[in-house]
Amino acid sequence: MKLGITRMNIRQLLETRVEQAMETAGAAKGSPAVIKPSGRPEFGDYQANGIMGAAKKLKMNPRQLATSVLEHLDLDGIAATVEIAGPGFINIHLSDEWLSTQAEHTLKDKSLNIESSTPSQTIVIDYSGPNLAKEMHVGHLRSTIIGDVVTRTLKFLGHNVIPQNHVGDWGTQFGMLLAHMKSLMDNMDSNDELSMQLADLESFYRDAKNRFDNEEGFADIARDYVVKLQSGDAECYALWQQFVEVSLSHCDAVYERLGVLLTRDDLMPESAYNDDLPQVVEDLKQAGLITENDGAQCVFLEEFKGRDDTLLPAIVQKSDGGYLYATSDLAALRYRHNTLHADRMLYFVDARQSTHLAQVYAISKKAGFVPESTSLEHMAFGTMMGQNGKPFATRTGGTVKLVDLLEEAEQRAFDLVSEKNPDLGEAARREIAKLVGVGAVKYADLSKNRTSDYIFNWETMLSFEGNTAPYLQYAHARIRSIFAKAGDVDTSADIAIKAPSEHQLALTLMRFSEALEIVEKDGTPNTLCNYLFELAGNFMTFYEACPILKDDVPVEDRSSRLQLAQLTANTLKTGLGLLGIEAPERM
RNA sequence: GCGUCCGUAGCUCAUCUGGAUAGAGCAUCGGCCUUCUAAGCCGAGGGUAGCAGGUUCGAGUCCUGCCGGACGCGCCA
Repeated sequence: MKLGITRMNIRQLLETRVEQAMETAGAAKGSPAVIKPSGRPEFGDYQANGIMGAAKKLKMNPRQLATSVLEHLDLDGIAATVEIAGPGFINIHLSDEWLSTQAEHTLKDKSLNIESSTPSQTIVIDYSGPNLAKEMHVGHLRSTIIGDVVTRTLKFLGHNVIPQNHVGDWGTQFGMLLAHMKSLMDNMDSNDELSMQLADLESFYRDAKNRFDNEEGFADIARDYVVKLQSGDAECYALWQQFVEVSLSHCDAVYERLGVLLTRDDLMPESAYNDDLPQVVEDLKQAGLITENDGAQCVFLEEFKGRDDTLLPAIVQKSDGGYLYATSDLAALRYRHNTLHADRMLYFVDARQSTHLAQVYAISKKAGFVPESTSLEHMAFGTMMGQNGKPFATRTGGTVKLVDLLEEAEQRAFDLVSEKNPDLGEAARREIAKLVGVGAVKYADLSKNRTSDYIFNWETMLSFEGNTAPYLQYAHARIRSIFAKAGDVDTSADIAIKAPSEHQLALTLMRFSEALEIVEKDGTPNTLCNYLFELAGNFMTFYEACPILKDDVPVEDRSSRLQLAQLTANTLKTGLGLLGIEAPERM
């Protein structure tokens, strides 16, 4: 490590230094410094909040301890001033020179001075997982894109990430679909007609369901198909395969359009675990966890209570011998440990399944399918609601197809870019509209992390103003246009921070790794969104206050500001990339 | 009934896990384009953080009790 350069993030650096000083000053070993970005500008760039807590343990006056800590705190060359404030806060103002040096170094580093996480872990990420019986709708957006962002971010930080798309391709509802499919085929001349019917999976499902509910004898046929499918009947299996293939190609199209990384290589459908299910039940029996109840094989755990304080079962085998999703989830957990060797497993799954997942996690540990050291994390999110606060549906009671939402977003973006930038050719405007439209939709969802339910708002989703993806894309495009006009740029020029808005911008640029750290730990893309919005805002403010290419700007200011602009563009582009959002050169 | 999650500006949401005077965006109002992209910038108004207690130097954040909402609770996934 070169003198004055650190690959750690600033918060970690200050934490280390302040904790050393605290210990020297007599604080208990391991007392946290609690370094945070300062709440207000007059409190500096970072504040240490840990002195009060440490002083309390020592039964000491916090300001007195703070004074002693300051005597031992070595931030020479890093901080311009360090002061004690309030009941015992330590406020740290970073020096312009040090920030300049850090920024220069970061600009030369391809990975933006982001250090790979150590140790590098193998992390399985379970996300998207649509039910292949139906078409993907807006409700599938969260899992798919949040999982995608976390996948990208963990890879960027050097982890071995294994996405697992646990699609629902098995279960009783396929009996109904296959029965409907078979009867259509029998009454058709060509396969083309069937393809047309399957082109709209949503209505295909509705028709099948309608027959299941209303048509005499159809339900029996459907149940018969389930049995045939599970017993490996060849004709039925071929039918099933055909259906699954059509449904998967629908998914592929949506993934492609959304710009998420998932491919068929990441598929690990429910059906893949079929052969292991009897063994799962057998192993649970061996572990002494199984209780038979009304003919069903159940696992009862003390920590799960149901009605009337009775224990809540996790049923792993039905009385008719069939298996359930708890069984295949257990098989998947085991596979992810035994074969994929996961250190961490992250499940981006609807909050409604939290009890189910908690049961499955607990069982897998009790049965020894997964060791205690493996971290099993349910990254839950709330249900999408309509304007009326009830679960989301269109006026007709159906769901909004993801494809329709994206289509509308692109059209609106096209209209806007045509209005703002009429000189661009149509092809360029179409391309920009695609990036802006899909970006807006994704960002609208990614920027919220409520574990609570959230309200679907068409207008908010399609907004291009304020805290939106287009704002970030716009900031990037503005910077790119500066460079398009700047001519030759000295990429090794010094950065010399002078103005407050330059200081603020550089500081925010250096905080990129802090934002990524949180995404890594908590799986919350909104923290990265918040960071990028702040960064873009800081740039806009800087750009208004500090002209770059104007005639009266001294050459050293011009080249210094160009470096800051370049680093901002790099960070925005990289950050947006981690969000799965592209940053066009022009818009 | 039991359990989980939630309640913050008119609306949609932040608040980095207990820190100082709770912040943004939309909407409203007022400024800023003959000069680097106005999808922007600067400013104003708008709050008893559901209610009531408690814990402590300090609570939107932790604990308890109410009120309100969503979800889950034996053979669907």
